[in-house]
Amino acid sequence: MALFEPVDHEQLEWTQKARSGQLVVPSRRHLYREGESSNDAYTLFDGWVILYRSLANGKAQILRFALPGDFLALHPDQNGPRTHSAQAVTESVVCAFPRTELVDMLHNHPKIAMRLNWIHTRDMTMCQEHLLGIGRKSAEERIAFLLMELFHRMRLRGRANGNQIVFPITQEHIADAVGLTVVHTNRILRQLRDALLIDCARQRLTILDEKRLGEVAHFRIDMVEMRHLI
Amino acid sequence: MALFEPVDHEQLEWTQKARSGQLVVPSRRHLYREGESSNDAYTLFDGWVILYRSLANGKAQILRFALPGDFLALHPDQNGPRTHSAQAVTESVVCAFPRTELVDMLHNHPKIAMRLNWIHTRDMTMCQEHLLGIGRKSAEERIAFLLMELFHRMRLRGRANGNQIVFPITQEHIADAVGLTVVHTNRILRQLRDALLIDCARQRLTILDEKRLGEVAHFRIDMVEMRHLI
DNA sequence: CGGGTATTTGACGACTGTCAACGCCAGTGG
DNA sequence: CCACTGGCGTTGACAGTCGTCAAATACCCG
Repeated sequence: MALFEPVDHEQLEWTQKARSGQLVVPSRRHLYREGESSNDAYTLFDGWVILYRSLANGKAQILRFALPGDFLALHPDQNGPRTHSAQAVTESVVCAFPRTELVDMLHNHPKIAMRLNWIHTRDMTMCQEHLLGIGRKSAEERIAFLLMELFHRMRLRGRANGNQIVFPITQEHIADAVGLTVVHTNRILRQLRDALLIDCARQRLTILDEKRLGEVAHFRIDMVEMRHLI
Repeated sequence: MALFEPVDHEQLEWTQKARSGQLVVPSRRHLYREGESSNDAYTLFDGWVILYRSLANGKAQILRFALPGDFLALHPDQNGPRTHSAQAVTESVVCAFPRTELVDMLHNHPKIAMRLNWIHTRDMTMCQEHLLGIGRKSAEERIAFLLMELFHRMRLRGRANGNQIVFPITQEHIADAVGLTVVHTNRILRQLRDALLIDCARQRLTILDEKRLGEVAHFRIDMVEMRHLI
């Protein structure tokens, strides 16, 4: 998750130095937008941030929900244009550091290079899982899967309260993530609630029947575990 | 594209050593399958290879068409299970090398580490573009975009003959890549042919009207160029 | 309490999927 | 040389998931 966790002390100190500081991003504020030139990368310390791309006609596709500990803004070229936008859903705290430092780190700290490599491949696998879902699953499967995924990612961060998590995103966010309209997303959510699989209200999501929800979603927990426990 | 191109001589020699050899993969043969343990990574020298994931119900989603020069099999964990399958569409030539060597390279050759980092972010951007397409574009846009993308990727490899490329994939491949059924893919292709935008027959794709096809696809060439010209 | 945002529903339409059949073409074997 | 066969491409009719439009309701924050 975090890029700078299990490295030796000298490296850790070094990375501290590289950090150009923490940054509080208010809800709804953009951290960066597609097309801007990209000077910094970020670690998300607290909050929910959506990474998305949008089309000329206004439609948007959420690429990823970034949760605390996640790493943002790894664009192809340093100072090249950002390839997607990042917007805070809740007030968020990020730690920014210049991308030039990243280059230095790759040079001088092979362990960080390896760790970054691992993060990349893991993110790629998640993106591909997402692709599979949008391309080949039904609306119900996609939404159930997303809920399961978010629940477990929060739980792995120690941020679940039993079978409940704080859930600050709107149905429009869900719709934009799974490639459906808000209206249809709403219908599916109602369906899942009527079936007593979930309950969501006032910024909270409760998984009422994890087993059945997992079946609906064709969710395999080992995928999430694999990805997040080093 | 290729991982080992613009590095200095010493490093290049070293990578030669690391290669455990070339490998000819017959058409339709799998290079590896999802779930197998992953010992090697590959560079594709010649041929078309599809990377895909599939569901229990048999539906498949093509994640990427790998073209000559592309790099395959960068899975999260060395010796961990492969997260997708790779199958040769045409007879293909790949160069395999053990993933342990990759780890060594990250340690000892920072330029390769940086290059690998760049490849990862670029692949990620392509995957996200793909996600945007499947999630938010119409059938016609998706297919037109795919054709444009494949044409330009081939052209950048010097493998286009004017406005024509060899095109060894079936309509089922296209369908599995853009998240549609074969039947509907066929209808859209016919529509594009009737509009005299493309012509495809016998393993060849011809772009008859690149400008209009690009408009239908909302295709921006700078995306492809950015990705492939270092 | 008021105004804006988010959720919810219904009716309707359309894009895409399903089912089924046929044609085309290349390779194979008699 | 010509049937035979299997894979792929092509079409039509029909069904269904999902999108669009519109309006009402609920919720949050100042």
